[in-house]
Amino acid sequence: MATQLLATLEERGHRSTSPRRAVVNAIAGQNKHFTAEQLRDQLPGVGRATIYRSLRLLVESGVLCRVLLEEGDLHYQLSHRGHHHHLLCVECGSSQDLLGCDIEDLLHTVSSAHQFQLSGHWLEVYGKCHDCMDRPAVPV
Amino acid sequence: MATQLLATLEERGHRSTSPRRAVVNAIAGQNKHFTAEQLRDQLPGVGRATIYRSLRLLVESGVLCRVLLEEGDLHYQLSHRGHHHHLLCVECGSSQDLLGCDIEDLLHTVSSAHQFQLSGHWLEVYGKCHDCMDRPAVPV
DNA sequence: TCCGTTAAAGAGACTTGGTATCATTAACTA
DNA sequence: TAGTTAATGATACCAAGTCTCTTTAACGGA
Repeated sequence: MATQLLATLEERGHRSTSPRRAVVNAIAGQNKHFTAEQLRDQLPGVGRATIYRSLRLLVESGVLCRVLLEEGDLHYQLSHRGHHHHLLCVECGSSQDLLGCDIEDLLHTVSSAHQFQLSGHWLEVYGKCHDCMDRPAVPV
Repeated sequence: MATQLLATLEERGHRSTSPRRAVVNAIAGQNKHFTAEQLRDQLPGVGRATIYRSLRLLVESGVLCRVLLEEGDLHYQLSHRGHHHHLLCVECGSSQDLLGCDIEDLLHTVSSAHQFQLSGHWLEVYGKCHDCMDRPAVPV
């Protein structure tokens, strides 16, 4: 996984440096969405600017995407390339990708009814994943 | 409009103070989504904290809602109460509300296919409004 | 219509999340 | 293996928003 990410960066002409490898490894080991600050805690040896720069690079390369939490916070997570959406579990923070975005058609219909020329959309879906449905709510 | 907003606040037990009236008036005069800072520029006489407090109050009261721009910035705008989405014009910044959220059904189907128990979603739609379709793109 | 209670305001320090600058370091390539 | 240049890290800066605390003023009751 980490190797794949690095390869993507190299394809785009970016050097494989050791701080960058550290960031990419940390990201590859992440099983849910995360923030830049969480990454910073895991990588005390890597400069703050480097972490933000790497994140931006990975987002631009399409291997990392931003997810919007219900409260409006932006997190990051590994991404399928191309257009997709997330099923975000509000209990455990895990997320599943929703490939094949079927809502396009619906949106086109609705938009033209409003004389609106559709160019893009952002959708996040919140709920409980299979594992958390079976489990009683975690006490806070 | 402004009077309605104030009435809503009073119903909820909040006092009608003059800074608050100023904020509410400024919001009522807004024809597109806006940021807290834009409001601040319009209301140099009102303290920063007061503006943020008023915005929060109005969001909690459901008369103001947050909209997410394509780049990830959060803006505010007057809201129909209840669940709805926005058609946001990327040219002029205007927005239309999309009442009757037909995507619910679709999301339910997709979610259960993923063994996911839906609890909410966030959708923003971007494009060009009717007026901007007729107009050539505004040079930046 | 005045008074007391208490919500709200304002000033400004602080926090969070991120960017810009710039001298130094280390990847790559000729 | 040396030179070029991208990348790093330290740090200053910035933007958006919250917290604290003292002062002000709404407004309900006498």
